[in-house]
Amino acid sequence: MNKISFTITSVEKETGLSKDILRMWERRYGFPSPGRDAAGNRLYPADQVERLRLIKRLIDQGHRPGRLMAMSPEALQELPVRHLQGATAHDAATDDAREIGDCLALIKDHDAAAFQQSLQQNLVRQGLGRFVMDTVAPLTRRVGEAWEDGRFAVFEEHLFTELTKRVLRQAIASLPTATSRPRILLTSVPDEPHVLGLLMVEALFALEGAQCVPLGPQMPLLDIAQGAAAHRADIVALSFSSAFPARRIPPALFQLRELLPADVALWAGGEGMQHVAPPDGVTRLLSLKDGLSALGLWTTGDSSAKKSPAQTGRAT
Amino acid sequence: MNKISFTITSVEKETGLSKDILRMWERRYGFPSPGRDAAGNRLYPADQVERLRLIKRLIDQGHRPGRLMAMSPEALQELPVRHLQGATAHDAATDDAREIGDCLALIKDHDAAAFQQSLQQNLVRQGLGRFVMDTVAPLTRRVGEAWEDGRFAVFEEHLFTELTKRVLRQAIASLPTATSRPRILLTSVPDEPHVLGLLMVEALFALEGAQCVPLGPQMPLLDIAQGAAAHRADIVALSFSSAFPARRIPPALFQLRELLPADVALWAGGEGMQHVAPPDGVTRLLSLKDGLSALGLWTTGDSSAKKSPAQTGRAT
DNA sequence: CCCAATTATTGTCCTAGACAAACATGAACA
DNA sequence: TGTTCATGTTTGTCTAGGACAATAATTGGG
Repeated sequence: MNKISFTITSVEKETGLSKDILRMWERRYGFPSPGRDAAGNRLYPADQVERLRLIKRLIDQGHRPGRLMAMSPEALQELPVRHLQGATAHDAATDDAREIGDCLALIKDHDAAAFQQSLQQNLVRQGLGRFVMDTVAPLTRRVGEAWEDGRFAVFEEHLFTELTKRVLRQAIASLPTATSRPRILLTSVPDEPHVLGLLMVEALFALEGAQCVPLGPQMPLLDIAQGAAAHRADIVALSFSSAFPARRIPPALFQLRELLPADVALWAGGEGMQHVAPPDGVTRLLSLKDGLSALGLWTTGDSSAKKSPAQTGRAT
Repeated sequence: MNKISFTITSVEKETGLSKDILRMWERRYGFPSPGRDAAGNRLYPADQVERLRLIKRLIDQGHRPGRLMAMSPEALQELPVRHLQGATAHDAATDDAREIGDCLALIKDHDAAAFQQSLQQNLVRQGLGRFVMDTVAPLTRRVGEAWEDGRFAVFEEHLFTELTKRVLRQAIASLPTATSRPRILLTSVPDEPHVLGLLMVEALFALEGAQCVPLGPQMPLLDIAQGAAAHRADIVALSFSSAFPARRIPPALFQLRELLPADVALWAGGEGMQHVAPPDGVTRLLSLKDGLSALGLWTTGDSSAKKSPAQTGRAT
């Protein structure tokens, strides 16, 4: 028999649960109950790591740790899927919805080539703008839900993300290079690795002729500020996925707002911004359309408009 | 005056130094010396965070923490650049070397469009294979060095990576879709976000007609194993950059080797593998060429060859 | 039946000590 | 003079349990 075991650092990486939490759960609930090596360090058997991964997912769905720890592994499996407040209100039953279901099935079958081809077809059929709004956005949402429900594994979500990124990037690259204002710096904060949202707005902004500087995800705040200065950016646009803990968003935005010069606008969008109030001086983009109208406002109203578009926190 | 300050979690994200290390340095060396909020939690002023970022870079260059902590901020700035064992032996003075220097300058000028165009030109001129070997690989190495020397900021490295990724992915997408063996799963372990190396081998492997499944970086080991099974992969290929701590590579490879079925080959390459001995059953790819010959061996020798190519650890 | 005050739960931070691995230093030797 | 080995120092990571504030659940009053 294989007695594969993980150190506490590995378990942190495999599950996304911090060392502090792992030790505290052990202390308070008696689970996990790792063995020890010669030096007294924890060694987690593989099955406990799997159980922790499941528990993590259930917690993200809204279950409470205390209950979950007391339950047997079998009982955990049978727990009903529990949705968060975010209504799963699909405007389904349209033609698009069927297409999207088909795409999901292709990922589930691990048929990378067919999936990519299907995306490409949709792109050509709909054009980049509608492709982003009507195909990529709903697909991304559905994949997120499927992951929360445990119907998608991590590697399936990664594959979907990777392939979709490729199609979007290719489409963006084929657009003419813009040289006009505004110059928009696109990135995400540390601990936010999801990047599809950024690519979607980049596509839409680029279509409108804005000059986008894609910095990739996970930029330290100090580097975002440095980058904004170096590129003489007019706008810094951030994306927060629904997986990003909501309570950490406002402090992060506030801090970045302080680090940026006052004449650089700060826009924040993505699923994670849905139920969060933006701090003063930060514009919240509730949807992709919102992003487009904010961009419209910027180009028409220019500098004066920067201080009071619809969703911006009261300017001081 | 702005008295921006960071919590210990923010500093961890901004600098890449763990909370444990930050507290231990404070205890042992008296630096950093954060203030405290009402609850007694640490609050780091912005200038200390900057100093910590500098110290982190110098440590990665081979300096020792104890010395650095005792030095004044000014003295730190003037510290000479110190290179690791990895010889900076450029086969410079060739035509290519000049081209590469030009590309670097474009990034330094933050001229994204010109950089991307320059890459694209090189791609067309050289063809994908030579483009990867003679342009992307040396460019990536030079950028890594520039970052270590502090000549490149984080946001500059990110921009370079992002733009290069786009060009490579576009090129890969234009290749015909392969359906033949081997099927190769490409990814990296948690804490290894660098992905250019993977894209380079993907391009080369795809040129040879192998079927590549790009899962993106930072896959938990359990998910790599799951993904390999689901995709019925013949080979799992990992990439380790020079930034990845060398001592953590062998245990990671060993553990993944245990998690994978014996008939799935495990290949590991990248700058980080240069000075690391691969565990039994893991093939080390010292260069991109090495990767190609390993692939050649696999396709000719097939299953029997899997157990004993040149660089593989002794099979049991 | 709904809203406010109270109580329970939970995550994060804290201090401080132990220890093993990595590194440097110097001694012994070719 | 250069090289290898042994010893001592430096450094990172783990351990333990306690404190507290923020969040969620529950109770009581209108």
